[in-house]
Amino acid sequence: MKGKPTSFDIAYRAGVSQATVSRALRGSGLVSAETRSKIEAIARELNYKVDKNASSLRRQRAETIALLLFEDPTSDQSMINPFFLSMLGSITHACAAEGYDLLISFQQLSNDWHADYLDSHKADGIILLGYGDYLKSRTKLEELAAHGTRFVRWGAVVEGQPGVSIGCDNLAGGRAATEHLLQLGRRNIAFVGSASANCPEFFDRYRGYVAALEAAGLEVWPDLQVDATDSIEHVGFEATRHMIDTGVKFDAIFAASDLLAIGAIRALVESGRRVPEDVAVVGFDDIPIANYVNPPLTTVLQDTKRAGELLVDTLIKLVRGEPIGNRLLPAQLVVRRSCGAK
Amino acid sequence: MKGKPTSFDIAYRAGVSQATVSRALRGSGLVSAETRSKIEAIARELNYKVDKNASSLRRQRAETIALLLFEDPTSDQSMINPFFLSMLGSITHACAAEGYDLLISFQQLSNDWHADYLDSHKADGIILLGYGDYLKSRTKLEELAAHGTRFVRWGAVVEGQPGVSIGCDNLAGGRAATEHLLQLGRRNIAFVGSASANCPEFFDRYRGYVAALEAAGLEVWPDLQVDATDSIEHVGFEATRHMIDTGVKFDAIFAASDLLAIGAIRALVESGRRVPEDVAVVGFDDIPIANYVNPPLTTVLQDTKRAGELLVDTLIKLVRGEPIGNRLLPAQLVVRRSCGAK
DNA sequence: CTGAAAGCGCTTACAG
DNA sequence: CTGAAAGCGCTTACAG
Repeated sequence: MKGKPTSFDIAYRAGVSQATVSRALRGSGLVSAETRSKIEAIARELNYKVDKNASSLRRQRAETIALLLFEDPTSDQSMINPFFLSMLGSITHACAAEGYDLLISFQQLSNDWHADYLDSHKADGIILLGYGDYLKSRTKLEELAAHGTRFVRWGAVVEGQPGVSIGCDNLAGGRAATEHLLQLGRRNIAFVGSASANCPEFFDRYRGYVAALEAAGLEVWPDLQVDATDSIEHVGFEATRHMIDTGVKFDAIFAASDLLAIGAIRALVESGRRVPEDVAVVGFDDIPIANYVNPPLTTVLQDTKRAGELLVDTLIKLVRGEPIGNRLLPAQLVVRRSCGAK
Repeated sequence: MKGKPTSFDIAYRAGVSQATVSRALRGSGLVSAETRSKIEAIARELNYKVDKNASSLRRQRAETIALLLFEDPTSDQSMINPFFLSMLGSITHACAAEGYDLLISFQQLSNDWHADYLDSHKADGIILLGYGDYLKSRTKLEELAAHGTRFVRWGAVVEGQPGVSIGCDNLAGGRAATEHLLQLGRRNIAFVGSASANCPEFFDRYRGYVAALEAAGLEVWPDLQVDATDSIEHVGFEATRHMIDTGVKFDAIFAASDLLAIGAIRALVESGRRVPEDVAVVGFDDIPIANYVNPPLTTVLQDTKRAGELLVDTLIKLVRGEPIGNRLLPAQLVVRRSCGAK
């Protein structure tokens, strides 16, 4: 026997038909215990593994999930948002736990490799990560849904969206972050991040911010909201510089992401303000870096482990045709030193 | 036509045989330009994609690479070493550029899923990441090599190792880091990291450290080397605490990784020493966090982008049967503030 | 519980 | 340059 053994080799040695080998190895009930264990022993001995291509071709399912990470072509591709990276870790674990293989790829919105993964039967379903800008992605998502593609995306959970979405409770998270600042006595709280429906996740965080201010009887000043659509440190830096330059008065910043918050802190420090004494800062995401910056960043934790599990679980249900809908994960405030709490 | 179109559907519409469709779509020269463009147009129109399973089964190659990340089962699995994460990013890009799909999975050394990927024809070759402890992994690597498995690993490049390895010039990097500290006037430089052949990467960095000291005419004190085999912050913290507790005199630390260095800094600060005034610190890797800690960490950059490309390129050559050997990437000192250089 | 047979959707040597 | 045919290695309905 040259090359990799096939089910025929096992069958020959076991003195049974190839069909029986296939049944035994797939765990079919239609095989006697004796035959099964003989076959299993021989398979182990010969180091036999079922050919995935043949099996997938015949069964018309790949037992594989594709994870597509969308990256902004304009930004430096070497720096992937750490938040997605940790999501990737948990998705990988969750897939393994479910017995699915995981294919990963970076994509640009402009390409249409999405369908490629399913049309070519490489994967049974797709997980979409990094679709921040809803305006740009909406058409794509609608195409996918119309095309019958099975996919789940991580992002804002909004009514009437195409496909199934899983996201974190950005509204509650934004509210908790803002309330924390209010409790610490801050009154002029700025929001660094987009406040438009184009970026639904940021927008929900903004709405949480507004809700907290209003509940405290404070006014929402337009000057205290600075646009920042991309979660990149540099953008947070520029946005904060802009506020400083225009002379807006503020004693706290709620940034829509940790990377934005880190840029904000740098801008503050460079302009001679102390964090948290002069300006308190809260971020969002709780990326690993948040715990190491100076001062350690108070932020809102998105549970990436749970998120990965939910994403995989939902997609598998979708693939199996089980009914499943959007899901929302709780957001949790993590208090560190950038706000000056105790 | 119900379901996904096949090459027969295309053939029917184009009025040619299915074989011709296959040739045209694979870019064979044995098709007239006219026929080819007609077929391509129809394929595009029907959204046809070659079935990867059928194609791989027939061609006996998956055009897929498996990336296996080894993680320590004892450590918290949620925190993957950021260095490997950025490697993962560059490997993903490199695979896409070469037209290969990328399968990823975390593995524990104890399992034998390695061969699984090849025996089941899921992938044509394997990239191994995270094999720090050579003692534990050696047997496995030898099995793989004996089994004819095509694989490349990232790690120390040592003569007589099974398989092909790609790594960074740890010796030169360790030397550069130590020389930098010497130039800044430090004389009692500690090494935090393993100095044993079990961890060949750390060992090479240690040898670079020794070489620099000896070139400067300094003695190598055993007290100034503290074992730390895992690249985890906590381990660096404990190792440094140990040195402080035992009263060893030192004015600089060269840590074998950034995570160790970060733990070292925390231990120093907690014991009331200033970094860099009292103790200068250099790390190794240049993970993203390095630039954000306080003070920003001077470290040795491993070019993960280049590394990913090389890993993929080498593996593909291996799969194609082209001759290829180990390769070494340069290490580059990145000066930040943790050493006090202007 | 087992076997013979069909077929998943391609690729490619062979013949023309 | 094109077609008919074999075959990659499985899974599963069908018959017993």
